[in-house]
Amino acid sequence: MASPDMDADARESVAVAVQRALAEHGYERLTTAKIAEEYENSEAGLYYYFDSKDEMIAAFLEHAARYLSEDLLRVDTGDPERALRDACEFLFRTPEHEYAGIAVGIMELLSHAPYNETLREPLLDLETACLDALTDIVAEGVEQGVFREVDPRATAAFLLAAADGSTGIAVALEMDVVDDLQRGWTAYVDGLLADPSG
Amino acid sequence: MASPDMDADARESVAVAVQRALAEHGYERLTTAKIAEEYENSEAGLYYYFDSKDEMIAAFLEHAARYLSEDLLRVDTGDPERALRDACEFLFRTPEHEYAGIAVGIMELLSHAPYNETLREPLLDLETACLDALTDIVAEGVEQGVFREVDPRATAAFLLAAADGSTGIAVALEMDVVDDLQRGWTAYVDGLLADPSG
DNA sequence: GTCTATAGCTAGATAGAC
DNA sequence: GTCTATCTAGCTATAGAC
Repeated sequence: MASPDMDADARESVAVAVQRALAEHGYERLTTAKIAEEYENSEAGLYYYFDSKDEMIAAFLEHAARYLSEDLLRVDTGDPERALRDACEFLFRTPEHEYAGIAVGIMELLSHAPYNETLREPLLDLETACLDALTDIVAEGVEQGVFREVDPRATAAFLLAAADGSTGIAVALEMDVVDDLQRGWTAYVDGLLADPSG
Repeated sequence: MASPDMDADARESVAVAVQRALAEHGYERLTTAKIAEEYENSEAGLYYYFDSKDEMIAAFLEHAARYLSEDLLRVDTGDPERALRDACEFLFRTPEHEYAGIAVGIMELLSHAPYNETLREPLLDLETACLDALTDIVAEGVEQGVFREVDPRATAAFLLAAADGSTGIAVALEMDVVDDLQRGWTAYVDGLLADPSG
């Protein structure tokens, strides 16, 4: 293996192909043929780097986890309130959101986790990354006295659950609740403030 | 058609068969053969009452919507706080809950809604039934002065999203966040009270 | 490393006997 | 109405040429 990086690059481009195919067709209709359509090479070529379809999906999940934790949930420790509102703006996705299709795909995979050993761990890693990032933001806010003395982990878990659920009802189902949800989480974050007049 | 009720009964028992098979295998691995395993008759027999597998699933969703709105989210107008806590106890299911497997199945179907025309409407009806029931409870509480002057629909939408999302986080992944979620929604409901000492 | 071709399987749905 | 048998399509994964 002269260049392990070439393999890593190839696996990365398969992960992106899975992402595109998943956003377009959904997990239940995701086939290796559809992944290959979004890939530069043929369907058989996928199996040079992966032993199974599930491993290709796992590679996508690891890719998504990196994207989420590295780029989108970085804590601005200087301003926990701003950081939490920014995180909510991102996590409570609207159907127009660039990332919306991917979020629905992840949700579909998540709901299939009980029946799929291969995907369970990468999914756990992804959700844990989000939960930890939110917990850090809330904990920092409590420490600085910006937020009330709430339980950071309970607060983060409740917010993450609400965000995940909003993907299902507002994005996947296109239920007319986008404005209601926005008022809902805004009021929730307002209620966390130590000084409500703030 | 001498007896339309017989047809209704047969369709109902298919709905129950779908429910059992869905809880056991998940949507992605749900087959008509597995539905038939939970059904009193053969696989071909399913097609006497339904034209397709999707229609069988739709029948299950209508069955679940009736169950939810008729039996489990009835408003006790005398005690909105109690009604809301009871609804939350049910909606934020723990993995041990009898209904947990069904909730995961519904979540899986929900996330596939963008790609499945047949299932979208029954899913919308189901979620709407939950949202309306929660909205009624909150509105009643505000009217009685038990809750603060919150926006009933925004509050209900936020709670429903959190409950839906908790299914994925807690049940599907079996993450160690069930207790965190419980504290999260309890604190949220506490925060709705007009008289926190209540 | 990447391809075409295809093996091997399983799914949803139907035919036709009873 | 319900059955057994089966058709057809589409899937994952592999074989073997290049």
